[in-house]
Amino acid sequence: MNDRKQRVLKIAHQLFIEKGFQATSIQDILDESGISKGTFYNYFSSKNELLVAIFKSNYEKVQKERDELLIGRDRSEIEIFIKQVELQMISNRENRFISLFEEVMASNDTDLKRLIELARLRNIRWIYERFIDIFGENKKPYLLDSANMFLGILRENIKFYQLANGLHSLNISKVVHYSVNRLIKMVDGLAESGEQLIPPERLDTWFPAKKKCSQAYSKQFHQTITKLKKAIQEHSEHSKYDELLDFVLEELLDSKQPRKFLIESTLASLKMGKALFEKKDLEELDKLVESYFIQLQD
Amino acid sequence: MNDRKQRVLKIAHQLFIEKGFQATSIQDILDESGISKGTFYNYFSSKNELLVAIFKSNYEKVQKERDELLIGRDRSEIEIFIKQVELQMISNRENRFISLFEEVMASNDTDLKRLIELARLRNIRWIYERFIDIFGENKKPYLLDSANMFLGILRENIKFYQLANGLHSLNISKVVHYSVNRLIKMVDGLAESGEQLIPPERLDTWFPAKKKCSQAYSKQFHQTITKLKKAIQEHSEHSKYDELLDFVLEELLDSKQPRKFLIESTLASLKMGKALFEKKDLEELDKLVESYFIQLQD
DNA sequence: ATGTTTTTATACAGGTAGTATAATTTTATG
DNA sequence: CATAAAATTATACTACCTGTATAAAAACAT
Repeated sequence: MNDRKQRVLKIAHQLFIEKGFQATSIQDILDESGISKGTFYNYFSSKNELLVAIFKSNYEKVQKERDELLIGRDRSEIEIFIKQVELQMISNRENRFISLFEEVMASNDTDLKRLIELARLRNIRWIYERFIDIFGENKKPYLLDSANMFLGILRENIKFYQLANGLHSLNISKVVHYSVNRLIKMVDGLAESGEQLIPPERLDTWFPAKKKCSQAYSKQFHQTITKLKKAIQEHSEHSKYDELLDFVLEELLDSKQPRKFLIESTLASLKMGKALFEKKDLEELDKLVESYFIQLQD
Repeated sequence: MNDRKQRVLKIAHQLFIEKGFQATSIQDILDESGISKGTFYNYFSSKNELLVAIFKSNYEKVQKERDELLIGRDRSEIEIFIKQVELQMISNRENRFISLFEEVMASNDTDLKRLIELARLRNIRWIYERFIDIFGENKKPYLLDSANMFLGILRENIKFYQLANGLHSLNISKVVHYSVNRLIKMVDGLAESGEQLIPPERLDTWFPAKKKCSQAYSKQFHQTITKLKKAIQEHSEHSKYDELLDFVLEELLDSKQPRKFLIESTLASLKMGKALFEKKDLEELDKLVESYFIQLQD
């Protein structure tokens, strides 16, 4: 993305944060960024598209930061999960994403609404999978409901806390800890009573690309790649390899048809730095990728 | 309110339900109801004012129905609370209030936003007070937090259930029961750990009219009036007396400066039907009103 | 230096909420 | 019934919005 375009994006985001999405007119953006209307519509096909661009650029950034917190840590440690949630909440607050989301959901742009809805679902799915890490496979039937209710509890607590103590005194860490403590009790209670509202299998209908067998692979990929990342995290060129590893993970798990040759070429690049990695980890990744593609053909 | 005006209100509400608030233009309302623009702005000073009128007329109706469910019942029975919540959820769904609320909160009308926020707070307060009935005074410190989180859980569960099973298959009763079961465990857990996010005293700063001592009275008024209502609920003229009793309750508890003489005159009217009531109940109400006004002067 | 792309300024179309006003109809009242 | 008052209508208008169209100017690339 063009530097100029990026600048417009940033200025528009700032205006949205200050005045809200609807209340910011395109003219405001033109005045503030000093471009003409023609240029604006050359960059973005509509005001909504601009908002999508803002969402996407931040979403990816936060998701990456959040996943990096897991490097070299035990996935079942709840404190890491708490840190990850805090990170997202802080980002939401800084970017005023929650109010912007709400504005969009109240609007009439179907595409935009679907995008937000999808992001919400992906977030629930991510929390659900983290809950499996934390609470164990045997609690699985209750963890999708728990993920959903956890988000509800967290959201209302943040809102209420802000209302009670003023907008700027929000102690995110306190609220997140409190909410997680409610969650833990809730999972216990659900396992006791066996009640279920929405079976986790429903996720498959929303994310058909993420098939059942893929979920097992997903965990193994994460583990292996985390091991590799950990091995090089102190190395001066680690960010280069991080990039390659992130790409492999994303292409494997998030695209409907992972491009096999592309992944193999990336793996080859990784082997350039094989002095840095444990040999067995690289081999493990190789084997995983191979069997993953075989499994995909069925 | 004028019949014609009422008709416009209804048609507009229907359009809002079908198309949403923003997507319904004033022209749509004019076309559908066959009035002219001049008349519209004679009735409502703006589109937002129209929405406020719609909210208010329904809000009062539902609140009344909800309180009537308590007549002749034990306030601590949780099944009554569940019925009350179901009633509100059904009304919200029929009137599409939740999406309309969200649209308003996303808009820039400060007054309208404050109105919705106040309604939300009043709802939380009502739930909090019902929780005191149900869980007992000793759980009080945790019940405001619980009320807030309960609303969050309920809301997310309803949304998620609709998403998973289709919009029209929503089994409200099932979702409410499920959510209430979560709540019960949560209150237990909170009492065990002693954690608190927002102390219930904070309610006093939001509703200064509702002083501490008033809260004790509130309960007593409710109890006595419920007893009176119960005594006449089979009588042919019960609705007339219901009206008088409702008025007394509202004037006492919801207005900042209850009109003493007006209440006394209403009590006198009630005594016209003293054959129907238990004498001691009427006397109890008299005494309560008297001491309430004395207390108000301090 | 020339051709291509980007940017600008400006006018325009079609939509919105709300105002203003004169003419007409309905309603209330003597 | 007649007349005054109030409510309603049709219509034109302001001011704003998003998004399109276009010709001229500027920036860039080969």
